Amino acid sequence: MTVMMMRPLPRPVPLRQSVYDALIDLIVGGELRPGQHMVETDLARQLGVSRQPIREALHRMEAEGWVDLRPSQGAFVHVPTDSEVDELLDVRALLEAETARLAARESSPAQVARLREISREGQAAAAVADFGEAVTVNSLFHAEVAAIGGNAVLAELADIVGRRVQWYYRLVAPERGHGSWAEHDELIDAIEENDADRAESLARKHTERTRAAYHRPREA
Amino acid sequence: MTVMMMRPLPRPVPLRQSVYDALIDLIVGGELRPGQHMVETDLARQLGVSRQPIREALHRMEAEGWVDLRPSQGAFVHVPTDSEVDELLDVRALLEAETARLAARESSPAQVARLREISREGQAAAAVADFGEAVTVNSLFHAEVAAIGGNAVLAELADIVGRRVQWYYRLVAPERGHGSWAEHDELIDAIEENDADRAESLARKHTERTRAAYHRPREA
DNA sequence: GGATCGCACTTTGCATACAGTCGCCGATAG
DNA sequence: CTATCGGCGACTGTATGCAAAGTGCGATCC
Repeated sequence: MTVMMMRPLPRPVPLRQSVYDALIDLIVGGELRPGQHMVETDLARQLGVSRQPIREALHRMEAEGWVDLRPSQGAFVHVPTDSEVDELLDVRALLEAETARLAARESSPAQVARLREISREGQAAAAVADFGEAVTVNSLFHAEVAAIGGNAVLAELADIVGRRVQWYYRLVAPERGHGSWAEHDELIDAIEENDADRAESLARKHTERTRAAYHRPREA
Repeated sequence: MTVMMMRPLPRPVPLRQSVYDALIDLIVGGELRPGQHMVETDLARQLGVSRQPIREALHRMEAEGWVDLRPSQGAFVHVPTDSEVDELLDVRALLEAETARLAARESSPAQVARLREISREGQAAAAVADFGEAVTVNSLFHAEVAAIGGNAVLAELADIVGRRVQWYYRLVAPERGHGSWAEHDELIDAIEENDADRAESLARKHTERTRAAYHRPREA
């Protein structure tokens, strides 16, 4: 066989992975509410699998902060406290700022073009009020910025934290798709001009704006 | 029953937790080398449990970057690449810097006293070349600094990242207990004086020193 | 002799079974 | 009527069983 460029074959996705994705969707989508008891048997029946993959997904979800596992009591959807939300937002500000900074230092024109394309898709989704799609594209945007930065460890952490922020945000503002694409475009500009300081500053402002939006309803 | 202050009872520790701890020790201690195939049945037999708790521990370890789980092939001890080590060190610098900064802003005299006590223990352990104890105390020190900062989310992330750094470091310098307690004392001084900027700077320098130590042997 | 195919063994992935624990609810005594 | 105790039901924690996927080795053909 001659040596040639091939992409690795798509291997069969383990059930636990599908279960993990499904459960996250249920939580982010609001079907599973904070504090709710997640009974393994019920989940298994509803998803049409055995308890085993359910348990494996739950354990991973615990490590990432989605559920709390009380010994011999099972899994409960994590209940975010106000202070925890603030702490998480601080962490996200930190990670996103560094992410943006690195992206600004490393960006190539092709990568910037890709960001602009994603931004267009996001604006399109927001225009037709397709909130689910908007969230997906938003995650994609941040993932792409992180990828440009070139630090995979940082990118993974930012992704995990970002998704939890996304969830907490939707808990208090279910209707909004979290699409502040004007801010994203500013960030792209800074990245294009390799202005690391401005990119970092914009990323911080972006998270602070999320914080303000989060606290607004409760202060009313 | 009258209402009074009680700490929650220590519930029975699930086997998976003990297995998790044991496996981490095996990896950090070097008994399990990077790339090595971890066969569930073997581990189960050696630890005297069934495969189930083993699997659950392995899944959590994958989420935290200790092992790679290849579908239908099993768990392999993660093989850190040079670039990944650098990335991880960047992340640690980021997290520890913020941790130190927060601690400097929040510190009380009692907390500072606790830090000094830990530092003394660490120096004592280093003096008698008790490397295992030194590593434990070192983790305790960083955990305490993080706790003073008051951001639990950040503290947990810093802990996970810190332990992986610890592991990578020992891979190239098995003999050293990683005890640069003079630097720690400087950091304590900065925290005591509530000098956030200096605390942050010292934390960064500390990580950079780890990086230098990591790269030294291979450059020789 | 070298490459290829096929088979057997190993190991995982998922399902099921069993036992221990916890919490709830009703019964009972004060 | 309230508080406590005991039993019952439900759920988790752990173990085992079974089928499928993968890997490596040896036989076979060129």
